[in-house]
Amino acid sequence: MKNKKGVTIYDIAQELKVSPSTVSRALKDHFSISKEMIKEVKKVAQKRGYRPNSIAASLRNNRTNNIGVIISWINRPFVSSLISGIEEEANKAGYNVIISQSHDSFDNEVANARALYDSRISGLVVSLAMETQSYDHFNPFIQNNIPVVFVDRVADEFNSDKVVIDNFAAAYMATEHLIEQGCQRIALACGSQYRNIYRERESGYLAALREYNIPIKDEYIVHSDSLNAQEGFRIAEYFLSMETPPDAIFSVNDTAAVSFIQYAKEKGIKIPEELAVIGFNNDPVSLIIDPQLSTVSHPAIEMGKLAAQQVLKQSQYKDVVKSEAIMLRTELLVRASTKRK
Amino acid sequence: MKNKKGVTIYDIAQELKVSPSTVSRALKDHFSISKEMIKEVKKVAQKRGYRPNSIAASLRNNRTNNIGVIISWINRPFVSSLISGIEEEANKAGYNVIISQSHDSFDNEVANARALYDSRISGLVVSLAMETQSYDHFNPFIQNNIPVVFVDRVADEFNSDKVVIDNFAAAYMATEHLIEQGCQRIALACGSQYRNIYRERESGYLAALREYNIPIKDEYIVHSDSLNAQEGFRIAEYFLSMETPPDAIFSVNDTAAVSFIQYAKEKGIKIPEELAVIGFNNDPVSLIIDPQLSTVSHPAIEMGKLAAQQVLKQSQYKDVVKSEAIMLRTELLVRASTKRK
DNA sequence: TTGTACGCGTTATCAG
DNA sequence: CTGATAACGCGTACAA
Repeated sequence: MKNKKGVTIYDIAQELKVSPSTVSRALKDHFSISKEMIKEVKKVAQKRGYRPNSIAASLRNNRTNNIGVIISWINRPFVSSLISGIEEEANKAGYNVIISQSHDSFDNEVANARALYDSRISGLVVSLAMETQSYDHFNPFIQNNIPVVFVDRVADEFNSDKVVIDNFAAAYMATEHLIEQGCQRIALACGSQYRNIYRERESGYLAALREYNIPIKDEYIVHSDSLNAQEGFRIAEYFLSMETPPDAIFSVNDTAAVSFIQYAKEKGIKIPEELAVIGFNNDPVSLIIDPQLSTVSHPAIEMGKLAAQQVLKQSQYKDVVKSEAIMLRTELLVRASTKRK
Repeated sequence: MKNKKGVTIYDIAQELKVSPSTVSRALKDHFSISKEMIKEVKKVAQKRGYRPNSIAASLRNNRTNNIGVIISWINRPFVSSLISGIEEEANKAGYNVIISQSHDSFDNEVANARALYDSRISGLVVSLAMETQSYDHFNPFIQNNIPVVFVDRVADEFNSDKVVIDNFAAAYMATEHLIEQGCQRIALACGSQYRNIYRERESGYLAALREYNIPIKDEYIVHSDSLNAQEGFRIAEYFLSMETPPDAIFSVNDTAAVSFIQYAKEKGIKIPEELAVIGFNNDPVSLIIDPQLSTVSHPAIEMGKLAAQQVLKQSQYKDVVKSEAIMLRTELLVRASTKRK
């Protein structure tokens, strides 16, 4: 009794001796259909196990119920939480979420964007790859009124919605905190300057040093394209084998910060007395490392939700080009790795 | 000059004064089309910026280029790595990946399955929710020849492809290792018995104890529906405030194991001398906690790749119902948290 | 080797 | 309030 070909609105129409249009409208509670008809249609639909064919609807409307997401690496706490937020909001509105990883490569990002475009997503959420410097691959979306919302790693040069945190303020706070703990030689482990988040954090760091009249030393600033654990150890080695090593390090992510602590512990360097370390993101590891890592909160789930909301909102108003930038607050989380006093 | 309505095969056909079907065929290198024609068509397609409308194709073929994934929580290292593997394999084959989280709730899982079914995915990868005991929500897929592949948390009762590890053997190894370290009172922190992975790990644990003639004590076995950090602390408190506390704990995940270590350290209990702790999964935290956590490797990316491959393979052979079970090897990773000798 | 014609399931438009 | 019809873009059986 299982219909190889699923039940369509035609089948229901036939059974009720009405037209398919009536069924179509009844199923979406169209105001022009009588209450009784709606009830009848839905009853039969239920009975026959009707499931709407969203592909057909998509073809007709030229848009799917899918939201695309391009992120760097899904297996990072910040990123997976971001996706979680996006998914929650999207599902609530009846949308599915298609994810794709750029692995921080520009070419991948371009390929992903194209694949998502081809699949007719009705909106896109992007956190840019480290390498990305050109944004042409997002033009097809804009030209076809498909909303593009950037999250966290955004493109200043590209006019579209953005959801970010105040990286400058956060970095300023973090650096100021180190200064208040009495640190004088504060190093910075930073990321690619192509990305706003790292540029802004560096600016915040520099501004704090200037504000407190602490000399800025180039050798205390390191840029890395991938602040992973391995790189973290490499940078730690560099800093801690200097003639005058820093007495504090501000790392723009927790992964590297944790490596700094591990390296220092290995070398018998006391934290935070001899070396204070502060990270960024509030990853789970920041509470596992001993001493616990001071860091800056990064409201991933909230950012994901807001990004999804923006996408959904924008996809309502066609032809309206008003781009919005949402900036969330972050918090300084002071823990043992910097608490000197 | 931008076409509001994208370029279609009709536009190309018109420009070349051939029929749409020729274009359609040429674009997929159909053998019946001449080399020159293929070249010409592709040239024009390129020039006009033609992008195939996969929705239209999907409607025709009644299947999309999307693979659905249902997992518990995306922001867990094992899960996000799993997705990463799925995504990589899927993309390679020109498929996109739609993810949805069950948050370990049965109702969510059912809703997600339905949403994915409605969106006409061409295959599904599932890691079951903790709560799930009935599998009827996967029947629509089977009935319509949409392959369903279970990963890690599988349904023994449901006939379909599976990708798993040898949980029994892994747990046996882990327990045996504790015994070899001289532990005599080995506790188990386990998960929901609805899920194969926890049942099997418990069996492995019990088998090892029996093999070595160590008495099995019920009070040394705890089951929790969500082995998160908070639960971990609760369980640690329970174990370590017993009259005769265990001298070792085997935790079926690293999250709880890490909490055990943290709790024990707080209480001044020496690890591994007074309490040996071993986890499961090889999460990043296992290398961050001090002492580093012994654990069992869990090849997440590999499992994801294999699951995706199974889905893709199955979606080729319609009407062939041959379900396969793939079992991957795991490794015991001995670290400081258990190394007594 | 190429063309014609129809159908996939839905929905918007227009007519009643 | 309801119905008929045309489209959305592509793929394919059938015809030439």
